[in-house]
Amino acid sequence: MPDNPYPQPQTADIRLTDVLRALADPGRVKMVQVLSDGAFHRCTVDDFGLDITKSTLSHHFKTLREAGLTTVKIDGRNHSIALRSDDVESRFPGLLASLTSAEAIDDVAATG
Amino acid sequence: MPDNPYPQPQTADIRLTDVLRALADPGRVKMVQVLSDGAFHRCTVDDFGLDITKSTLSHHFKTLREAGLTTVKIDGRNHSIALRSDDVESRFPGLLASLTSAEAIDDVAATG
DNA sequence: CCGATAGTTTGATGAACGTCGAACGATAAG
DNA sequence: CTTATCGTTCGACGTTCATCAAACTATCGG
Repeated sequence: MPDNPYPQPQTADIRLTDVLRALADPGRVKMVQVLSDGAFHRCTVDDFGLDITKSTLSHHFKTLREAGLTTVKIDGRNHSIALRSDDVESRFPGLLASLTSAEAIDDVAATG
Repeated sequence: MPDNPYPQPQTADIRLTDVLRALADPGRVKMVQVLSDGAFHRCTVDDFGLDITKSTLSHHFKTLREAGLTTVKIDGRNHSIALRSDDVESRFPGLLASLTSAEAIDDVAATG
C-alpha cells in the first residue's frame, strides 16, 4: 500500500509516551472504549456519542492513529476506524484492557 | 489528620481522566515506574533520574498526587512519596501493571 | 538566634492542545 | 455536468501545560 494518506506507526514503533498522551483526553478515551469491541466503526460523531464537531472528531482520529492506537479502512467516501488491539497489546500488555474494564467505562461515562 | 497541606483524592474519587492526564508526561511516567517498587522515595531530583529543576519536579509531584496516584509522608523537613498502588488498582485494575511492565520501562528508558 | 537545608509556591514565558467554522478533495447519485 | 455527502485539512482563538528562576516556609544544627 504505497502512499497511504493516513500513515500509522509500525507496531515496534508505538511509543508509550505517545499512547498515553493520546489517552489524556476524555473524548479519545471514550472513543477507545467504543472501539474496544474490535469492529470497524464509521467516522461519524453519532457513532461515539460525543458532543463535538466533526472537525474536532477528525482531529482526535488523527491523534489516535498517529499514536498507533487505531487503523483506518477506506471504502469509497466512507472511512472506518478500528482499534489495533493486538499491536498495542504486544507492545504494552494489559494497557487496553485496563481502559476498557467495567470500572473504566463507568468512570468515563460518569465524568463525561 | 486535619488540614493536610497536601490533599489527595479519596480512592473512590480517583478519576480515570485525571490519572491519564497525569501520565501524559514522560517524566511523570518514569516517576511512577521508579515508585513502582512500593517504597517511599525522597523528593529529590536525583532519586528519579530526570534532567529537570526541583521546582518542575515539585510540580510533577503535585500533579501525580492530585490525580490520586501518590501519597506523601512528611518527616521533619524531609518529604517522601509513594505510589497508591492498592487504591489505583482497586479503581482501574491492571493499569499500573501495564505501565511498569518490562516493555513499558524499556520504552520509556529508550525514549527518554 | 543564625545559617543551612528540603521542598513548595509564585510569576512569567513559550509551546502544545482542544475546539470551532469554513474551505477543500474525493466519491456517489441523479 | 451538477449536486450532495463524507470526512479531512486549514486557520484562528483561547486554554492548558511544562519549564525555569526567584522567593518563600518550615525544619534542623550549632
